Amino acid sequence: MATIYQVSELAKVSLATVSRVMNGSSRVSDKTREKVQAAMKELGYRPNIIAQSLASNRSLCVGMLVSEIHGPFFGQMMSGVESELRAAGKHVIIAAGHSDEAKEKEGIEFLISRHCDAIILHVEAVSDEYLIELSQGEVPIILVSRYVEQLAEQCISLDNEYGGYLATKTMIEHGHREIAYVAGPQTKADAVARLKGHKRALAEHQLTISEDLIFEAEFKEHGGMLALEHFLKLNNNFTALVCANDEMASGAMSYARSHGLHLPDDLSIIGFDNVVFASHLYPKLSTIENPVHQMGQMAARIVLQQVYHVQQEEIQHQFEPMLINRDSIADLT
Amino acid sequence: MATIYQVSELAKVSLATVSRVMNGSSRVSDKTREKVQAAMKELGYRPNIIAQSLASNRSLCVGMLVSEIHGPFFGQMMSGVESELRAAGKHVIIAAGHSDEAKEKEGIEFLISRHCDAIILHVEAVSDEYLIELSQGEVPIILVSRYVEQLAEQCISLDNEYGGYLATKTMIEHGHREIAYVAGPQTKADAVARLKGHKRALAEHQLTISEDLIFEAEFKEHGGMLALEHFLKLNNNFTALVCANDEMASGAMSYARSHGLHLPDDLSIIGFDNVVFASHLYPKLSTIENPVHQMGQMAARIVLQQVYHVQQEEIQHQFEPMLINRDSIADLT
DNA sequence: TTGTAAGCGTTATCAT
DNA sequence: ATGATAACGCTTACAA
Repeated sequence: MATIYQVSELAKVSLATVSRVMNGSSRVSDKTREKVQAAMKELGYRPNIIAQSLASNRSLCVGMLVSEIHGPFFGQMMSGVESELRAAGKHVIIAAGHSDEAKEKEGIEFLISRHCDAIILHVEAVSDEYLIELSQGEVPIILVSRYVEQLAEQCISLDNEYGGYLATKTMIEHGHREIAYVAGPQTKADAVARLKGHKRALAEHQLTISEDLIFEAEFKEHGGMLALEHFLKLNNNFTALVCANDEMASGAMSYARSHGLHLPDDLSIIGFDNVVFASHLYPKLSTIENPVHQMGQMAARIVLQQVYHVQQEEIQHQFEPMLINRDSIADLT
Repeated sequence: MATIYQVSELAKVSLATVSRVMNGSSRVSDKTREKVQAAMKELGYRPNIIAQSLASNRSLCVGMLVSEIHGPFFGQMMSGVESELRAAGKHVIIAAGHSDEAKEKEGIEFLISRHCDAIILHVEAVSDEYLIELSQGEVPIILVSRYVEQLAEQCISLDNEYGGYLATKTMIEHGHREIAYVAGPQTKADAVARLKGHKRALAEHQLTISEDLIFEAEFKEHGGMLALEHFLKLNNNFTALVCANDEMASGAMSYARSHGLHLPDDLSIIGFDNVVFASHLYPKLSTIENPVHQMGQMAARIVLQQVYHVQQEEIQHQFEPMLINRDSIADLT
């Protein structure tokens, strides 16, 4: 592999000059630039990124920590980050945090030890205080799908409250009045906000908020099954079920079917996130789109802007959920 | 950040000695080792991985190219690679190839330019010749889910022929005799092998192989729909449909239902891959497990063994598919 | 067993 | 505009 030194010899200039034409920073006369470029081409010169990193103290790489590397949600996010960053010549190192505080911290440490120029984080277990302290450190962090007030400029989040509102409002507009709600763990900010939106939609339409029609469960298939079992036992005459995510919705659908309910005629269901399998379900699940891919892209752009000083057009910190209407809601009007 | 130099000062030894205790390679007396370790702890010393890379000409990182970063299939694979490698202190750089020859090559170039110590590849568009040539180069490559004879030691693959055989044999054992088969694009080796297995199962059970019961389509939902439409038009009395992957199976299920077929009573369906959403479908899809996660892990182990010389127990190059029996096959016996 | 010193391939600060 | 030259933080012969 040719080095900068060999290029400088062939072009009969100094190392410094070659470095200059590479970075395009300082001014170099057109003649010398051409000489150098010719020499580079002739030698098939490719800069050694590691040497660059050592000398410049920038690794040209950004770390990304997600809860799980598999899973539709994170896939979309990583995909958004990677495409944007690679187009800019940076590379991304991935690590998993497994929604566990110790593992998340360990993952972050790992990424820092790799000298990432920035770290994009999707963390669930770690506290706001930890993140604030982390942000004081050397390496810039960007938070995806999480809002920490003191770190607003570093956050990209979804308006979960509006999403929850939208889901329930959709049911109401389809003529539903008795609406059961499967909430996610109220320890998670997203879950809390979505539930809040649900209640706002109810209130806005003068519907009473009954605690008997709210059930808290894990963001998993099983959670949806438990919830529907619970509601069915209470024997409320609900016609619609709003689920705080698609997995729960899928679980509820299985459970409903195995208990003789015809979907969507006997029960309308809506999910949240619009993960890939939502459209594979039967009936195809109506849901609230969570634009994770775009949020990943935006995280990458913020890094480009803030860390690499590449001007970006329209940085957006908050994203709006959107209704995806498929076949799981019966129209009662 | 403390450097090796400061550690050496504090411990009153030379740089070289500090380096030695870090790498644990050459012999160092217990006393000095302890002195050095104490100094490292006191200074909170963390080696600079970039400097290590430059000096040792190893980056301690491995590249991974997948077709798409999202998608259940690749998620599982990356997840397997990451967990195994991080446990060994290496990090992984991801890149997407988008099943396009130019983009795959570009991705590989990118990874090479990043000085990866090895590259794990899931490529679809690039030719065997290209891969063979690539393998002559500086950086070792591992191929996942692809078999190239000349590169056998670098390949990890699934016995797709057996998988196809297993799928059809399962249908036969459930009493089906008229079995339609939706094949993947016969330009892809996996698709060819799976179809071959299907035919073998038929032959072994003295069933005739009718070309009217074979349809080639894209590995997508839509492909499954087209296939079923085709078969239905021909009006064969088939009772079972074997699909070369789960997405096709999902499409076929949608189509079947929208044409009044009751599943699985009117039509039994089996898929291939066992992606996440297979268990979310209705009826839950019986399918052939494709152990991508394990294959990813194994790829990582091969790298650990061949590149980093960390002894691994049982390296396995070929994986066996397995039947996952759920609810989409009716028993005719 | 330990130390000395020459790289590794750049960037960046000075001069010129 | 260009050139010397000192970092950057570590590994690794080679010596001692």
